[in-house]
Amino acid sequence: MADPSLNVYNTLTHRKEIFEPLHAPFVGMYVCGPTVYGDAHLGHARPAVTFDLVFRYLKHIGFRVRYVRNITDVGHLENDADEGEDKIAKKARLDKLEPMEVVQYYTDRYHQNMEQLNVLRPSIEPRASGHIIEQIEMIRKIMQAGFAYEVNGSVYFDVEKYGHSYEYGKLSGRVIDDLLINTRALEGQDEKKNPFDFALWKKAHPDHIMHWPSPWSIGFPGWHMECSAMGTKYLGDIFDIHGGGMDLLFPHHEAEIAQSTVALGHESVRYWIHNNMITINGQKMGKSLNNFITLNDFFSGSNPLLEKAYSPMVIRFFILQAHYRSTLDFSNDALLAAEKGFKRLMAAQQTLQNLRAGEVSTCDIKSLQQACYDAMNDDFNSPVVLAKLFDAVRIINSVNDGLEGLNADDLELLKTVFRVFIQEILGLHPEEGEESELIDKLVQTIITLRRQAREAKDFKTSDLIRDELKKIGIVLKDSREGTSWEKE
RNA sequence: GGUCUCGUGGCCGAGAGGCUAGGCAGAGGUCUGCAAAACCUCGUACAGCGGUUCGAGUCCGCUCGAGACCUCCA
Repeated sequence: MADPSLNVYNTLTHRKEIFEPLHAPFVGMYVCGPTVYGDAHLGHARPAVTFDLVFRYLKHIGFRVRYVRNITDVGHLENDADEGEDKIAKKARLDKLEPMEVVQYYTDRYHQNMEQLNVLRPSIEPRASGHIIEQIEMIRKIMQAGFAYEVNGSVYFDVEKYGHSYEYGKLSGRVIDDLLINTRALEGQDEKKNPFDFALWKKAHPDHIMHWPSPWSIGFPGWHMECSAMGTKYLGDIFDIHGGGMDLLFPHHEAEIAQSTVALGHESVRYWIHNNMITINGQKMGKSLNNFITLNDFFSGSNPLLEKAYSPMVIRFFILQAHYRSTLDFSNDALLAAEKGFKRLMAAQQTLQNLRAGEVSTCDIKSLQQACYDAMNDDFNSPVVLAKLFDAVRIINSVNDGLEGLNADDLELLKTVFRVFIQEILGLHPEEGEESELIDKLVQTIITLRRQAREAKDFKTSDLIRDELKKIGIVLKDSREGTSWEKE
């Protein structure tokens, strides 16, 4: 079993800490989910896969995890300074749809992508629009505490006042004085006392299609409110883990801390975990730079930047090959390499199932297993886990070639290690084989015919069979044990 | 401009004061009728310049370069 001490890098303290849940064996984890106004791109896959890994591992080592990942369907404005149109509302207007039609459409597509990536469903997936009452209630508390002010039906958080009693910027390492100097002067924020104050509630323009009644105006909640309200609603006033992309550190998560601190009298989150960005040509992949590639594009290959289609499992493998706190640079070559590596891993897993145990073991499977746990316990170091698994690949192939040996116990243990780490924890599985049982039988028959040709030294025929099969993407591999086949 | 992060061999990426990361690509070899696969061997990688140290990719300083956040962004 695992080394009990799981170490987690906490953004708040800037160091790795031993993870100790508030109410073991229960763990509460909240992760910022997508704003559903467009298809998910590769960048969206990073936090999804990262926290799926965290979720899976925590469960594996025995915790009972309640994983909350929200859907942002209101309140996320497309412009700066809390001005501009709501992202969902704009998309609805452009497409002549109800906002909730937009939300439903992209939520469904997001779910589909997540399923393709083998990302487990969270325990609860709350929507911002379904928690307006909770958000209003929290805003009311913030106002009662005296840290928010109303102007023309909109409510803003008073960051400067908050800064007198608490430390605004502690998560992102920002200082209010610097913010005062450096926050850009932007249009249309005359309502705010300070440019870095953020909206808790926005009065709706008359033509705004999404709005709800509140004590202050008919309007909608500010973006940061939803996570504070929904996180504490489902996980309690204090919960263990809050995750999200590094780009959400400021101001989103900083605002969350301020809101909770004031509304509840204390902070809510014990461990902040942030995944780094995926870059393309060294630059962050994102909507604003318009350099993003959607997941569906990857799966279909229909993007000029892609040389070919890449399967969801290859994308997942690619993401897991880097540590979640490092940037990960996308390129065709990198993906191609990932694809080859992934196939090698899966092929070895297949080989493992047919391996025969010997009398003695020449390899130390136990320490290999321990190394995998050590890596996971060291802040979810999936690339090191994969490196260890590739060591195992070499062992498997060597045993298969008769160069190494494994006794029955070690063989079982190795199978367990593969099942646990590859399937359960890393969430990798072989590609969905389109080849039916029928096709397999057909190919097996052809292989038999080829074997007969080879035995008769009729290499012309045997090569013809191999070449023709290769043309339709079926590769034959001869070994001492016989001939196997796989799709190219 | 402010705050912060990073710079590892052809590519992607771990690690981290003395102990092989790993994958992909490349070279040579074994096996095989041939090929593929597999296995074995190989490349004097740690941006540059100083410093600390018995010893530095790993710590400190400076220089150069890249990026993130400061505005919506996973």
